[in-house]
Amino acid sequence: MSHPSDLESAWTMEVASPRTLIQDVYQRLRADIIGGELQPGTRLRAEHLKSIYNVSGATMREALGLLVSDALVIAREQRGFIVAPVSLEDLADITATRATLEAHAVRMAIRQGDDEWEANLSGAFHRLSRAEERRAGASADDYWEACNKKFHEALVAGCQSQWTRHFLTILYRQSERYRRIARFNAPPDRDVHAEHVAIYEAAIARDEDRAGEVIELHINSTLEVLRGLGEDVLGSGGQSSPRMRA
Amino acid sequence: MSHPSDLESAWTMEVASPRTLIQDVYQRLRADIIGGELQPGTRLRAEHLKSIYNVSGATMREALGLLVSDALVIAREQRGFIVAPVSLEDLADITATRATLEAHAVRMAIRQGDDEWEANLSGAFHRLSRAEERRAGASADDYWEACNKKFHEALVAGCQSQWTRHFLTILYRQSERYRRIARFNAPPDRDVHAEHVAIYEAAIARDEDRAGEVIELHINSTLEVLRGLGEDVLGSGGQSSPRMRA
DNA sequence: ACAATACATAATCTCGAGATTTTATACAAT
DNA sequence: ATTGTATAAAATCTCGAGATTATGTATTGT
Repeated sequence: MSHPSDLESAWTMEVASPRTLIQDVYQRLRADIIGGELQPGTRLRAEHLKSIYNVSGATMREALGLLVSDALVIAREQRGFIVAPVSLEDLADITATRATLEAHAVRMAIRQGDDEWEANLSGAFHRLSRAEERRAGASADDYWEACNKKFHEALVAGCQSQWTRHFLTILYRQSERYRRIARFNAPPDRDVHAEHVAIYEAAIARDEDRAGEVIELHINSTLEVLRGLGEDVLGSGGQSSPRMRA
Repeated sequence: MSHPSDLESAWTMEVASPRTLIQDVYQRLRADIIGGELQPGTRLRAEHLKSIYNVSGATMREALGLLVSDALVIAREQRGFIVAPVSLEDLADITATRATLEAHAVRMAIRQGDDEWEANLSGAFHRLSRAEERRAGASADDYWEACNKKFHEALVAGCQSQWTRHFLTILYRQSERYRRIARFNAPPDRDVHAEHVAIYEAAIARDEDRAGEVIELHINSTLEVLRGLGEDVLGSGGQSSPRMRA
């Protein structure tokens, strides 16, 4: 599977390797959790992980503490860390919250976005379209996942609210994690590309209301697919929803 | 200034002292930042702070890392931590985002809230009303601040979305910090109590639309007051808005 | 056989010191 | 006087080990 070189560079730029070990371990650990290699509920013993990531125990602890903020890791006092459990209830919450927030962000972007926003969005849409016609009904691959992420980022990039974008980043990572855990190999019965086209066209036409509706439907429908598969597609990582820090 | 004993216990319950030093330092540091004792832009050197909080440097680092997730502290790679700077632009963002999210949450709570939600809300409203008639136009004190916080928490408690409540918690801390930094001593020209009454009545009457509108206006009007005072009421802690972790 | 207790093992939490990097100061040159 | 470099100082980042707490196992008693 060959990737265009321009995206290859964009990919490597995204993974700008940090200069501190803590940030490095933090990013690798985050990728491993989102990628599903570290399953929900897994105990994260610093003693064990320090030999895997080749760092000290204290460094591991700091990296794990950073992960707590993304709600990908739960810290239990005096009882170590675990990978945040998953549940259909939690996924429903993530999806609904993201749908509302992203629709709000897109409406803001349509009002506030300038020419460069449009240009960047157009590029991201084009790239995603190519990726979608290439895979042609096959299962979602990493390349499509990256393009999809960039498309959604480009959509809300015109939104001036840094806080809204911050929350959306967190929520997107969560939903991405669910998508990978559930091993979304079955090709979706709905036409995802058509939904993307509708979103893109509404955005370029500066139609706030339609864009908001369409993206809300788009995000919510991903939940329905998973819900139809049943609860058991999620690994047995405990069914309680993750708790936020007080 | 005497507090009712029932709230006194509620207050102490809220500050349940944790069993790990890191969590303890984390909470104290957070209170110091929100309380305005650590001003925006202040460099947080672990070497200096460890003697103040009586812990080791590594423990300080971990506590500081936890603060990053709340966007109260900014971590600059290899250059230590600083207290997140403030700006009118950032405050406007916080306020607008919170207004939207809390209005959404209240609408959800009105749909989903049960009897216990109503009862708890009624109690919180009663307590806040007493606090407001007692201070009678005087400046906001810590007790009123606590009651106000509890009222808003009770409002959205009926909302089933943990994620929405989580984000609201973060945003409320931020706005509380701004309120204290600006030393909101001038008595507000508007009738805050009347706004709370309107919110409460709409919630109890299960009027989604009106509750949403009213609370959005309520939150946004706090921004207008600060905006009228001008930018200089914010301490000189740098004017750039805080950056979220990538 | 089951429950409760006591012990042994393992993991977490915390610390103080060493290695790197940044920042401030002094000096020299144009 | 200003710019640039080199040195010195300070702070951050990282580590390995000790102290405290939780977990698993064996033992004892009913």
